[in-house]
Amino acid sequence: MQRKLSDQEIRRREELETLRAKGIDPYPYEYNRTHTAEEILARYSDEDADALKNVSVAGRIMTIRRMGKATFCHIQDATGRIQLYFRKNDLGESYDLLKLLDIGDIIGARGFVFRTRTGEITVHVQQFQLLTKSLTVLPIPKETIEDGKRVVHHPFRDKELRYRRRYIDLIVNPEVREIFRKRAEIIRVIRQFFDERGWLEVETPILQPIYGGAFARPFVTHHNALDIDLYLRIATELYLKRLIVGGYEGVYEIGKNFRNEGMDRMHNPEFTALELYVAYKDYNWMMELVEQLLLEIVQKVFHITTLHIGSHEIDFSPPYHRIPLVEAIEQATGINVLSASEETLRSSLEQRGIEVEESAGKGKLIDELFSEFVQPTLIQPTFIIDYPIELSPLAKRHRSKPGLTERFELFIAGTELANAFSELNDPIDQRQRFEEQARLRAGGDEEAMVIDEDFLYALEVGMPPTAGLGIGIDRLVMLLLNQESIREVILFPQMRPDNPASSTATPQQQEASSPSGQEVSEQ
RNA sequence: GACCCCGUAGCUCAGCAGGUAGAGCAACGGCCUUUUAAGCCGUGGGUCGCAGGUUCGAUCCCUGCCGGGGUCACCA
Repeated sequence: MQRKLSDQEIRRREELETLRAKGIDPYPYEYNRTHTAEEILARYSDEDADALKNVSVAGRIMTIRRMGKATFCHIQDATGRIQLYFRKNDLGESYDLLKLLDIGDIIGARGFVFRTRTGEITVHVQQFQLLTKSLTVLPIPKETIEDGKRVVHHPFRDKELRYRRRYIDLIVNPEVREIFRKRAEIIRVIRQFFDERGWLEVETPILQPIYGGAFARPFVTHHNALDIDLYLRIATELYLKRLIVGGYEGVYEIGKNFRNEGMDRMHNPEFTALELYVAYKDYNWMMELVEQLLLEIVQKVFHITTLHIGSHEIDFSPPYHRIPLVEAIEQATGINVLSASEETLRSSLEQRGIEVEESAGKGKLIDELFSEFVQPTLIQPTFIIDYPIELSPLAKRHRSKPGLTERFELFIAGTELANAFSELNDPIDQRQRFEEQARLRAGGDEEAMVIDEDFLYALEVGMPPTAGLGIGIDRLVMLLLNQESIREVILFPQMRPDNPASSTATPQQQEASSPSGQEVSEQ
């Protein structure tokens, strides 16, 4: 069923029929473009105006100013906007076709480049063609230049509409287009950085019979032919380590993970993660690598080493501070979490007005103290190192500090950006850690890890000493581009389906159409 | 999941101590051959998110629902 059309939409459909009646295909097959808007603006010079006397451009009409027998419009292509000038004298009868064009239509135009009286480089059109008729009204705002700055009047900024109809957001908001270009650049630099070092980019299963590598609830799906439930991966870790066992000495994967949890400005149910594993290295080496990687990203993408993030100037020049987790908490709170009992931690949290669940173990209490009193203070890039063993079931025991692991997390502007460790490769120890997780799971912790026997077998085959790293790409992009919501850096963030019928449907209908609230089955 | 805020024209927003609505841009008609938030004259456009309730009367008050945003919880 077609939705109800507005009068403007009806008029455009009528125009479409008029065009067809005149023998004009409103959706032709191709167009031979010689120049982008950017190229014309860059190459035009008043001294050599003839150099661009026969160009063709194509793009979407963003503004139009009709003045009787002359018309100006701006078209927008992927590189920017260029003004077109149409004159009845030059175009004759085809000039009248302009009447059937609207803002939002895509056209191609051929002509010569000149500079107008007001100084704008413009294509004087000698021939033009409709390339695509637009049947909807785009929320294209008016713009002015004030003191050399672009001022947009009544910009399209309704978040719901922007995310649901990202294509419109991209058309009308150039800064949004720029975010996703920068995102691609950041990822490109990361790939290049790893590839230069000889590490192998791989793809591991998204559909997994046993999910692992992180604490999270998974999405469940079903494979019909095998008649088994499968899980969308929550991490790539356990498969990538199998590849280190297999003899690759450096592997990385950039891809989507899926976690069946709440959504907010820092979380989307599917998000892009980077994981890297390098043989014969430890977490100390990995910290230096992360320093180099971030420096390279900001230098190559932004051409500087200091970025303005929130109200801070963040300096990405290494080395970054390294503070053991226990010390950081002690400095902030005076509590030594290693010597303190679980009861002491609990009561000191409560004294500070922080509520904690009854079931919270020592690990969780430590984490609570950290995220409440330390994390917000970590503005400049800081490695927090040496995490308690109960928080890190896949990390190797610290070589000299009992009860801790060789693990670090990187914080910038109060945000966790990376997580890494000297990977646990002792299969006996790993089995014990999994068994502890199984106990937590049996005790009701739905995010505790599931025992992966095949992964344990791989460790029994033998994994060399290995350093591993995980970085949330969306958060990295958010941070570097100074965006406040993860939805601003994901092209199509998850939204509740926008089904107009659902607001009037009966409860029974809604029940029937909703997915069965399937719970994660115990392994 | 809890709480708070929001939903009015294609877009951005006003408004109504309860009497079914306005502006700018967009659109339509007219004039206008270097304009650029073009200009001037004129015109049309709305189930005021959905469903109930209160009321003589609801866009406005109440309840529920739908959708979004924010905070918290969760996300170790």
